[in-house]
Amino acid sequence: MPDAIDGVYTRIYRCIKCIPEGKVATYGQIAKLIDASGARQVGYALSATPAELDIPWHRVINAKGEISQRSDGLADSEQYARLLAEGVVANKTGRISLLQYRWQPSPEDFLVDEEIDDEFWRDQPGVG
DNA sequence: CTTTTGACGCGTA
DNA sequence: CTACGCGCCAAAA
Repeated sequence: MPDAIDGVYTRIYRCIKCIPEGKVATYGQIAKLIDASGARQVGYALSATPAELDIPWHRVINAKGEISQRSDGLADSEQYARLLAEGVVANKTGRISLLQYRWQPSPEDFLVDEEIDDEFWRDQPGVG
């Protein structure tokens, strides 16, 4: 249990909080949005997600449109159940269509190479 | 200080 | 479609 939530993980958590209901994002997408070191770091952050933070972790899937399996094996059904409740449905192949459900955070106003300023976060719901 | 541990992405064959 | 390799790094022990 981490008693302090600081550093890169905080940015990851903030970014995931911005994912709207009914949309999903990939690990690599989150990583690029916040200029993290890579998609892995996003996964590592999610593995250490504190329960007290209300983070929609279920909206983060891998680049294949599938739900990544956790070490304890708990959340694969849990995650998909949460997505179903938001209207995110997998196709025949058991994968989620990224073309249909991928979250696109105003690509015109958002520059990946620059730091995320407060303006970006101010426009997003659920971010304090 | 060092070592271990991971919810990944992408190119290539 | 599968398999493999490499890149990448924070946090906890």
